[in-house]
Amino acid sequence: MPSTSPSTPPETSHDTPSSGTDSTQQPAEATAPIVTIYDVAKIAGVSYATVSRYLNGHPNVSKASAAKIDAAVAKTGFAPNSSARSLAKRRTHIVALIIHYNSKDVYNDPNILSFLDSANTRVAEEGWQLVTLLASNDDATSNIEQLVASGFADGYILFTFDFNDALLPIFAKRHLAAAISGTGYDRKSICPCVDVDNIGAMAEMIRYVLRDDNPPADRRRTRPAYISGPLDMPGAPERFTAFNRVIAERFGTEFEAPVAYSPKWSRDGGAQAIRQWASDGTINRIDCIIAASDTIAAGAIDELHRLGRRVPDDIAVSGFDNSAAATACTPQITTVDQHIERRGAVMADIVIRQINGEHVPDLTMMPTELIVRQSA
Amino acid sequence: MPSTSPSTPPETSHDTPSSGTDSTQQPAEATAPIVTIYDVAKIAGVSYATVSRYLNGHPNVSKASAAKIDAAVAKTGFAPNSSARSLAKRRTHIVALIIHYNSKDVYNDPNILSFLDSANTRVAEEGWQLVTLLASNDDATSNIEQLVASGFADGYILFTFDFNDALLPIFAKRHLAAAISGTGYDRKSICPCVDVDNIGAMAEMIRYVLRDDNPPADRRRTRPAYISGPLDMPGAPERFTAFNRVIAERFGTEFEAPVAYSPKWSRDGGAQAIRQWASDGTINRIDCIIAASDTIAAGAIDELHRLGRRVPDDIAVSGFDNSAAATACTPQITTVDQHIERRGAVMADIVIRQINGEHVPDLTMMPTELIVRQSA
DNA sequence: ATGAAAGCGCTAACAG
DNA sequence: CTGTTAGCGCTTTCAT
Repeated sequence: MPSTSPSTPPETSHDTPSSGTDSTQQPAEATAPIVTIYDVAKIAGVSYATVSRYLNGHPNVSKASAAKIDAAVAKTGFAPNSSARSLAKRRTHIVALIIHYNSKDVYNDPNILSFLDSANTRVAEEGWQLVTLLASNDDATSNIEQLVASGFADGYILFTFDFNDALLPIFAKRHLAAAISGTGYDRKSICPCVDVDNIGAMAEMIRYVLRDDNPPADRRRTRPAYISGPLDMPGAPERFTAFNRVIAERFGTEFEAPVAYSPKWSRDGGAQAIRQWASDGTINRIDCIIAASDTIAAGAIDELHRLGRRVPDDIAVSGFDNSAAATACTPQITTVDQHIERRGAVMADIVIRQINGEHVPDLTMMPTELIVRQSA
Repeated sequence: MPSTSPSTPPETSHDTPSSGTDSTQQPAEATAPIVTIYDVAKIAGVSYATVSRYLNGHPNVSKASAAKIDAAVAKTGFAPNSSARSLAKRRTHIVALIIHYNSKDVYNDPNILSFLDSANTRVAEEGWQLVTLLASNDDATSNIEQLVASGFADGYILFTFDFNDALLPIFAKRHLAAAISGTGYDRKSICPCVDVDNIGAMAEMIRYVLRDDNPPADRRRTRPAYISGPLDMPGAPERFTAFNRVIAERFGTEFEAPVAYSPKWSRDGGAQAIRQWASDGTINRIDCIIAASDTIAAGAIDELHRLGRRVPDDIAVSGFDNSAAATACTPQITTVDQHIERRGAVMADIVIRQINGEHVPDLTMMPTELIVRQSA
C-alpha cells in the first residue's frame, strides 16, 4: 500500500488530529498541532500543488478547487510556514531596520520612533514585513552580524551608525540591498545614502538667527556660539562646517566664536556646554547659541533658565530636527524640520527597489524647512 | 559519473564560482553567490553532515576535520541560511516584540525604547534574536497577524495593547509562548502578564502628596484633582481606582474631586485638562494634581506655567513612570519609578522559559519606588 | 486546470 | 568519528 513513490508525501505525523474517533481528549497543553499544506490538500481533496498555486494567486485554479481550498483553510486555520516559504522562494519578504546605538543613547534620539513608523508603513504597504533590530551592545551586534550573513532579510535599512561602526564592513563586503541614513561614510563601498543638505539647512538657520533686517536694532545678534553634536556621527560635521562658513563670511575668518562639543545628541550635552560657559565667563560674551540638535538646544535652554537667563530675550537658542523636544520646551524652539517622518519611507523605498532589481541613486537628498518659533 | 544516489546532493548551481580559470571577471552586479554547506564540505573534503555537526557544536568531530572546516568557512564566508536552519530545527531562535499603537501615539510613550533595550539585551544573551514589530496601522497589524500564524518567531512579547486589540485573539487561540505587559485583559485566555501594583503604587503617591506630617501647615494639600490616562489601556483603570480609594478614605465618600480624562498618555492630554479647568474655574479650587503619567503631568505643568501658576508653590503635580519626561521638566517631577527598563528583560525571560518548556506564573508583579523630586 | 517530482539548504537519526 | 539517508513545509517546473 505505501507505494514508494511519494505521491502524497511522507505520511509522518501529517494526519488530521483524530480522523475518526474523537473520544479521548488529550490533556491539552501540547504544542500547537502543526497544520501543513498537505492537511489542507487532503481535506480539500486536491493535490498540495494546487493548494500552493491557489494560495499564491496563480491564475490556473478552478473555482471549484478554490472554494474547497478556502473551506479547508478556514476549517484548519492554516497559514503557510514562513521558514519553508522563504527557503523555497529564496525570498524572506522581510526588510530589517537596524538601529545602532550605544544602549542608553537610544533614548536621547526623539527621531527614532517617527522614522521607524514611517519605514514600517511603507514596507507594510508592499505586503512585506519590517522588523527592527537593536544593536545596542556587543552581544546584540555580533548576533546581528551573523543574522545578516545568514540571509535573514531581503534588505536592510541602516540607522544611526557612526562612521566606524562594527556592522558596516559586512554591508560593504556582501552586496546586499540596503540604504543608510546620513552621509560621510566611505560611501562607494557601502550602500545608497539618504540625507538632507545639512550644510545648506544649518547655514540658513544661522543667517536667520543673525538676521539684521527684522528685529529691533537692540535685538540683533552679533555674538554667536555653537554647540556641536558628536562629530563621529552623520550630520554633525556638516552642521559644524556650516557654522564656521557663515561666521567667517559674516564676521571674517579671524573671528573666533565659542564652540562646545556635546559628546552625544542629548539634552545633557547642551546643559553641560552652558555650565562650562557659565563657569569660564563665556556666557557673558554671547547673545545667541546655535545648537546642532533640538535635544541639545533644550538642554541648553533648561540650564540657561536655571542660571536666570531669559530665552530669547537675553540669549537666543536655535535647534535642528523639529523633534518633539522642540515643542515640549518653553519657549518653543526655532529649528529646522528635516522631515524625519518621511525619511523612513524614502529609505524603505530605496531598499525595496533594490530588492526588485531596480537601480537606485547613490545619494538622495531630502528637503528641509526652517521652522520659526520663539527661542530665536 | 553522476551516480544516481545523492551521495553529494544535487549538483545544481553549487560550485565555487570559477574553480580554475579566474580570468574573465564577471561584470559584477550579480546577486551574492550563495555559498552553502555543501560548498564548505567539498572544500574541506568532508561530508556535509560533518560540517553541520561541527557548526552546531556536536561533540564528535575530529580536530583534523574541524581545522579543515574552519579554513573552508573562513575562505568562503559561509553562514548557514537562516530559513533552512529554522525549517529543519523547527525553531527560529527569534523572539518578536510586538508594539501596538495607533501610529503617532507611539511618540508619546517615553517608555518604549528603554523597555525595548532591556528585552533586547536579555534575548541577545541567550544567543537568540529579538525583533520588533510595530503594529501602528491596519495594514501592518494584519500583516503581523499573518506572520504570527506562520510561525515566524518562537515567542512573543506583547507591549501596549489596549483591551480590545485586534491582535489579541490570535494569541488567545493558538497556544504560543508569549507574555503581555499590564493586566486587565481577559487573562486566562491569553498569556502570562507582567505588571506593577498600580493601585498600591499610586495610593502611596497620593498619600505622599497629601501628607500632613511633613510640610509647613500652609502647604498641606487638601484639594486634590486627578488626570486619568486612557481607561482602555492597561494601568489607567487601576491608577484611577487608587485615587478614588485614597480620596474616599481621606475625605469621605461624598467628597468630589475634579477628574479629567486624557484620551492618550500624552503631554497634550495634561495640557488640555488644565485648559478645561482654567476655563471652568476649577483651577482655583484645587491645590494638587495627581496625573496618571509623567507625560500627562509634564503637559499639565507646562500649561500651568503658561497661566502663571507656580509649581509646586501654587499647585503640586505628581506623575507616574519615572520616564525621561520627569527629569526634562522644570520643576522635576515627583513620580513612581516602575523600572520599565527591567520589565523588558523580565518579560523576555518569561517567554524564553516557555519556549524551553518550563512553567511560568500567570502573573508577575514587579516592584515600584516613590521618587520624590520638586513638583510635589 | 492539476498531479507528480524535484529541490530550496539544513539538521538529525541511523548505521557503520 | 563520519557518511548515508530522510525529511522540515513549501514552491515550481514539467507533464498530462
